[in-house]
Order: sequence, then C-alpha cells, then structure tokens
Amino acid sequence: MAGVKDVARLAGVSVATVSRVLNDSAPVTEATRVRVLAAVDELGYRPNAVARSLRTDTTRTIGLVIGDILNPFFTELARAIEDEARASGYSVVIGNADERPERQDHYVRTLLEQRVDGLLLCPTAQITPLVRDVVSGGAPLVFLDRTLPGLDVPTVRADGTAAIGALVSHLAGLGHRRIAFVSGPALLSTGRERTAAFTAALRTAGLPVRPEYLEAGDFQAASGRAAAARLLDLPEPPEVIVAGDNLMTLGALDEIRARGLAVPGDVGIASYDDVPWFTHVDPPVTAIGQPVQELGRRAVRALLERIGGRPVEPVVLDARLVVRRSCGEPGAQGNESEGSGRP
Amino acid sequence: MAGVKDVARLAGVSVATVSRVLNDSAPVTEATRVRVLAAVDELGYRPNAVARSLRTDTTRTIGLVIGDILNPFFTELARAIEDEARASGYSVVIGNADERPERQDHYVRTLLEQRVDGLLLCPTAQITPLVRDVVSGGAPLVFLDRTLPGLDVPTVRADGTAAIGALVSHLAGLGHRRIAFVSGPALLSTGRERTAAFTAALRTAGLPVRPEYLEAGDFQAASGRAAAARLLDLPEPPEVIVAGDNLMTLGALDEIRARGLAVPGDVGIASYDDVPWFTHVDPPVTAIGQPVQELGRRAVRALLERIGGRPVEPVVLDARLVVRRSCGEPGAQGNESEGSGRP
DNA sequence: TTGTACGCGTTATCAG
DNA sequence: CTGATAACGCGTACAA
Repeated sequence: MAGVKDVARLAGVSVATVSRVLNDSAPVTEATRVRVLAAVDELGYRPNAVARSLRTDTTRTIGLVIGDILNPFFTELARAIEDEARASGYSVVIGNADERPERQDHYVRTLLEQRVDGLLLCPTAQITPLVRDVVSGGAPLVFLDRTLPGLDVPTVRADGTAAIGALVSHLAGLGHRRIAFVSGPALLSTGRERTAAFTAALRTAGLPVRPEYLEAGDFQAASGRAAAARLLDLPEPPEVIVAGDNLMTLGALDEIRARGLAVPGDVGIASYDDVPWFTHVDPPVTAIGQPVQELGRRAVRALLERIGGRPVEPVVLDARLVVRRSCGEPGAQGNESEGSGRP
Repeated sequence: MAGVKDVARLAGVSVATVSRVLNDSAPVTEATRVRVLAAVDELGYRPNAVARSLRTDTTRTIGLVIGDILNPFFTELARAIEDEARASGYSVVIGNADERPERQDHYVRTLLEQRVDGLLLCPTAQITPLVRDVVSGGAPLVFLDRTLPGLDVPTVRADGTAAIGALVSHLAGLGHRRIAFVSGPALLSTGRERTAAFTAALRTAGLPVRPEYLEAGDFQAASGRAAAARLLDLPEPPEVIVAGDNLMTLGALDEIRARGLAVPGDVGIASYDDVPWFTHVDPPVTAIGQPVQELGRRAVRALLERIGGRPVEPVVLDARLVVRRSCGEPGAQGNESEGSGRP
C-alpha cells in the first residue's frame, strides 16, 4: 500500500510537505498543494492511522464497554454516543461485556492496549482489579448508567427515584396494594438505587414493604422470568410486578403468558426502561423511560473534557413515568397512537 | 506509560528477550522468563498494540459496518459476529451506517485507515465509488446479508425465497387472496429478492399479482407506517400485509393501531425477520426468521479465510417460517409458550 | 515555503 | 539462549 513516501515522490516534494498538506499543519503553496492532492488521489493513498497514532500518541478513538448489546437500552445508548462522538471527530469502539466481569475486563484491556483516548464504561456488578487499576492509573474514564461504590470516577446516569415514586403512587391510586419489584444485581448502583427508591415509595404511599415481594434478577430476560415465577407461586401473589429493566420485563411477560394469566386482570406489570415495542404489547406496558439520547451526548462530552485534562462533574438526569395500560389503568380500549416511526 | 524498554531494564535483560517471552516467539530460560513476567507485573506494563501493529502490519481486528444499530436483526448479528471473532482472537470494530451511503463510506474509510485486517460489510443500497475501490483494491472483504449487483465479493446471507413461498401458501390456505407486500429498497438485494419471491409465490398459489399491493419502503419503521397507510387507504385494502423487515412491521402495526383496526380481524400482518418481542404482541406475529447466529459465525469464518488469502465460496442459508396468530390462524386463545429468556 | 533526519514502541534479523 | 539494531509509516524539530 502506498505511503507518504510514494506520494512525495510522485508529487516531486518531500514527505514533510505531504504531511503538511494532509494535516494543513503549516502553510503550503497552492501549487504544491494541488500537486500533492493529485498524487494522493492517483495513488489511492490512505493515511496509516496506526503509524500516525504511534507518532502522535492519540487515536481519536474512544472505547465504549456496554453491559449487553442485545438490550435495546444499551443499543440506543450506543447509537447516541456514536453520533455525538462522530460529530467531534472521534470513532467509537464498542465492546459487549454481556454483563460478565471477565468479558468486561477483556475489552477494557484490549481497548487500553489499542490506546483509545478515553473509555466509557458501564461497569458490571463486581469491581475487578483491572478496573481499579485503570481508575488509579488515571486514564480518561467515565462511568455510564451505573456507579461503583467507593470509586472516584465521574458518572453520567439517570436517576429513577422520582419516577419510581410516581409509579408507585400511580399504582396505589389505581387501588393496588400488593406490588412486587424485581431488581437488578444488588452490587450495581442501578440495582440498589431502584430497590431503595421502590421501598421508600411504598412507605410514602402507606403501603407495607413485604420482603417476599422484593426479588432480585440480573437484568437478563431469564432472571425476570424466574423471578416472576417465584412471585406468582407465592400464597398471596402480587397484584402488580415492577421489573427493573426491559429484558426482565420481557421474561416476566413470558412467564405470565405461559401460565395463561391475563394482564392486567390477573397480574399487572410495569417496567423500568421504555422500549419501542412496549406500545404494541397487549396491553401496552406502563414504563419508566430514561433520557437515553441526552445520556449519550453528555457522556461523550464528559469524556472529551477528561481527555482534555479538565475536571468533570457527575451528570444525573431524571427518568420519567410513561403511563400506559398494563397495570389496570382505565382508558380507551384502542391503543394510544404513539408512533414508533422515526421521521 | 511503561514500555518494553522499562521492563527490560527492570528484568535485567534486553528488549528482544522481553518481546520473546511476551509472544513466546522463541525459547527462553524459565528463570529469565519469570523475571520478565515479574517486571511486567510490577510496572503494570501494557503492550502498545499500536506499535505492534505498525511493526507486524496486522491489527487482529475486523471491521463490521452494519445497516442500522437500532434494528434488532443487526444487533443480534453483531453479537454473533463478536462472539465468533473473539473466539479466534479478533476484536470487532462496529460502524453504524444508519442505512446512509455517506455514513457507510465514513466508516469504511475510517476502518481502512485503522488498518483492520478485514471488513464485514452490509452494503447500503447504492454502490459508492469507495466501495468499488475497496473491492478492486483487494482488501479482505465479505458482504453480509446483502449482495450488490455486479460486484465480485463473497457474500454470506440468508435466502428467504422458500420461506416466503411457505408464507404465501400458508396465507392462501387460510383463505386470504388480497395479500400486500412492503419491500425494502429495490437497489438492495434483500429488497429485490424478497419482492421477486413474493410475486412468484403469489403465482404459484394461483393468486393475482396486483401492483397496488406492492409497496416499497426503506427498512425503517416510518416507511412501514407510510406504506401501511397507503395500503389501508386503497378502495380495496389487502387482507394481510407482509412487511419486508421487523422495523417496517413495527411501523405498520403503529398505523393499524392508530386507525383502531383489529389484527387479524380487520387486517392481518406478517413480518420478514423475527424478533423476540413478536411473541408478546397481540396477537403474536407470524414471521420469517433468519438463522442469525449461524450467519454471523459463517461471516467471520469466511472473512478469516479471506484474510488468510484463501478463496471463499458464497454462503446462503435458509430462512424459515414461524407461524403465530397475526394472520387469522386458528388456534388457542392463549399464547404459545415460546420463551424469550436465554438460558 | 520546503527538505532532512530523528524517534514513537514493537518485532524480527542476525550475530554471538 | 540472548543481545544489539534495523525497520514499520508517520509527524515534527531544525536547518535551509
């Protein structure tokens, strides 16, 4: 493959000049400029980013390690992050941790070796030694969606406390008293926080906190299904199940349907996370939506600040309740007409 | 950051020896070996992949350019590809073309500059000059999901001809005669092929081919919705709408629901592409599923072959019909109990 | 405005 | 088995 040297020879200039016109890092005569560009074109020259990075010690690349690429929440997040990064001239390398610490570590290690300029990490439940190293090593790092206890890293996330409060009071207003919650891993901030908000909201609404209604899953569909099974097997099953993320909601729905139960007649369901297809489920699922686009944007901006060596404040946005009809809400039989089509 | 040189000094050996133990590219005394490893550990040395790549002219990285990261089909595909690649010691860098040729080109260019060892490309509708260059440039390249006319590139894809035939005959068996099809872009092989298979199937089933029932979308939800609107506005609207991918199905469902129509009573729907949530729609959506996992695996293997300089045969797998209840199929009221939870 | 020459961190070659 | 050293392709002082 052609290199600067070839271009230089063909254009009859030195490699330095070629480099200068390619990066316009110094004034160059218009005449030589066009000669160089012509040579570039003729040879189909493609700058070698590897060599450039070695020299400049910067890759214009950020790493993104997400929890689960099959989870639409992360997918939307990745999309937003990509868009924002591209606008700033950065590429994004995505690693899918699949919620497994060892796989997260694999990608963190790989990305670090590839010398990404910074790292956006949705940390898995356990703090691995590697992550601890990276934190203390001072590489530009921003946590996304989740915090880890005891680690001093700027985090960009949504807070669902208010929305969960609104949900519980919505449910109480509907006359429900037996409300169950399927949380994420207790080690995850998103797991703990949502559970805490839920029990607090229960108390505020004057409802009892029944331990048997507090289930824990791992943010995967299978665990949501298992948790729903345990809840429905209870002597006094809940009237409504609130699942801690969209995948566990999917799993819970599976279990409910497999038992031939009606929603919301036999049991209601609500979800933390909102996804496009919730509108099409029968009945449409009441959910708590996060400002995903904004989350992605802010995360990239925060990371770029860190890369620039500037300090960064944590970012906390609010989630919001989207009432539909899966919890026994009164309302028209027909679907509301939220469009899923992007313009 | 520490380099081989630092490690060498600390271990009291030469850089060459350090390199040798790190890559075990040559026999090394056990004693020096442990000394080097100790030094690596002590310094928290992380090999610089950039420098390594510059020297070895290989990045152990493949590029993947997908059509749309918000489309679950591509998401699953990406997941499968990643798994297979990782198993072979490769990283995957994903670029999201968002079905836009210029964005596809952006990523192709970027990935090429980053010197990925090979490229997996789901080409957008138009053949761009860049893609043509790459093809003739001889970089290891495999098309995925879609072919482009007139380009000699190995392709890994699923063929839906048989499945579409099965779907149409299934619909005809149900007594439907007015069946509409919303295809993808005619420029895309997946668009053309599915349309051709559909009309052929119509003929085989002895049904008339009515041009007003042949709509074209762009594989995005909005276009599915618009197409459905046009079809439902027809003086004699179709009994069943078959959408060419899962996003257009989503859009069509939006339109149907917005009009307060019942599925399948007023109009039936079927989808090319199967996604987990189809099970939860009311009624569950009859669909054509592609062997996504296998597609991903085969694509990676094919690309690795090409990277190894070996020739590759095109791979064509079969899609299959999954009958559910959105087209007026008789059957139990309750849902079938397909689980969405992965084990 | 342009050219020469060095070095980025590795691996590979060639002597020892 | 080990060490010294030349590349890899590029950016950038420094000199002209």
